[in-house]
Amino acid sequence: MAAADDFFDRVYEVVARIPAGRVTTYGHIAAYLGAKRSARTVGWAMNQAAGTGLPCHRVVNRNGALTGRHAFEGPFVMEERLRSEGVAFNDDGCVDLRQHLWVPA
DNA sequence: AACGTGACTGCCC
DNA sequence: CGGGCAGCCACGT
Repeated sequence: MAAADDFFDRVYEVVARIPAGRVTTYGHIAAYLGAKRSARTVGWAMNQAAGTGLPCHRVVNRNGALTGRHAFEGPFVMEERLRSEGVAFNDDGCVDLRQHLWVPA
């Protein structure tokens, strides 16, 4: 558990560092943590982080799709929140990664 | 301890 | 171009 908690803690730290108006992907977070195959686990961390005040709405899948929107108060809250921060969406309802993708350094 | 599930990703058909 | 399968990691039952 300790190892997992550490992983979760790192995920939270990275997500908390995402600047407003920017987004990152599960894969990038996982890769930054040294476990690029754990993108799924990152999503699990977000699920546990939902409601903790973490800007998890800035985390999208590698296609920029808001796959985790259903974890919010509503299926559209995530998108509205991102729009409020100045994030642009394409016709597919996905975040324009080319313009807003942020990678942990 | 084992099985099932999930906010992912990549490869194959 | 779209859908399906497999691999990975952690959690809940």
